[in-house]
Amino acid sequence: MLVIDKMSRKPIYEQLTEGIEREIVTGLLQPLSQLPSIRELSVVLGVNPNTVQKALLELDRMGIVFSAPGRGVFVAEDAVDKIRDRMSAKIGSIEDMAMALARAGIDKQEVYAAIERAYKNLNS
Amino acid sequence: MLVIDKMSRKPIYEQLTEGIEREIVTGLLQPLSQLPSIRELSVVLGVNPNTVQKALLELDRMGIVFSAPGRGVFVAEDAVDKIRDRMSAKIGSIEDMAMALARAGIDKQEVYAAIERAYKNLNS
DNA sequence: TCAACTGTACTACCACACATAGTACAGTTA
DNA sequence: TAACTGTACTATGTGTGGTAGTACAGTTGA
Repeated sequence: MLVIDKMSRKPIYEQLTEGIEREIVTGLLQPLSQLPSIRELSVVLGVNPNTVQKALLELDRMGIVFSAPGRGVFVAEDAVDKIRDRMSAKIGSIEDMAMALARAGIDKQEVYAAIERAYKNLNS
Repeated sequence: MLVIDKMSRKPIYEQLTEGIEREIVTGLLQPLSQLPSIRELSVVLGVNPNTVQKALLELDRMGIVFSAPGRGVFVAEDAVDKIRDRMSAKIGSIEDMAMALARAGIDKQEVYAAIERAYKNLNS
């Protein structure tokens, strides 16, 4: 389930976008399916409706969801592809972090082990 | 050289700590050597002295530098070890990012390639 | 001794991002 | 028509980051 950590240094609206993306990519939210309403989400998650709206607006701009005024918000048909593309672009961040570790003299095997654990955890 | 990007979403004082850590770990700043004074750094980098002080205070707390009031700020003798330890702890972040990529269906080989590039760039 | 440096410690202020609260309005649907 | 939906505001509070300025005490070298 989607959980919000209000103490995190990461903004709530960003936790929301990432959480919804995660639910889409894991199949919990199917393409063309309807999301809970903004007001409902705000109650369930314990955050302000405006904050939820901000997150959904962001996802809308990215083409991951689309909203039908009066009806609701729905998962875009090609949402998974869009998310995958955005994720691919983030590989640069991993490269940057790995470079910092490399400079510090951290053994490459330690990094490989982390990647391995990540891809192993996928099956749980 | 140490460069500050005022447009970055990463705070200046954090760019500073990371930048100084990088110079230490690459040997540009030797253990027990003296750093430029706070006032000098603030002029050279074009940031407020208070911001520089904040960064150095942080590094001091971490035992990476030590300050001698009236004399200056110096690189700790075991600074490199301290930095290495802190870096090791950050492997969890890489693991988290890799897990997000894994969920999105990004091929493991792409991540490995990024790590490989990072460790290869070290030799330049 | 003294001037010129060093770090340290404040206060005050401004800007911005994030989040909340509340209200209002228009479209959709049963 | 009532009860939903998204959308669009204004206003407010809070915390973080950054800047500006001042003051003080320790150190050093001429």
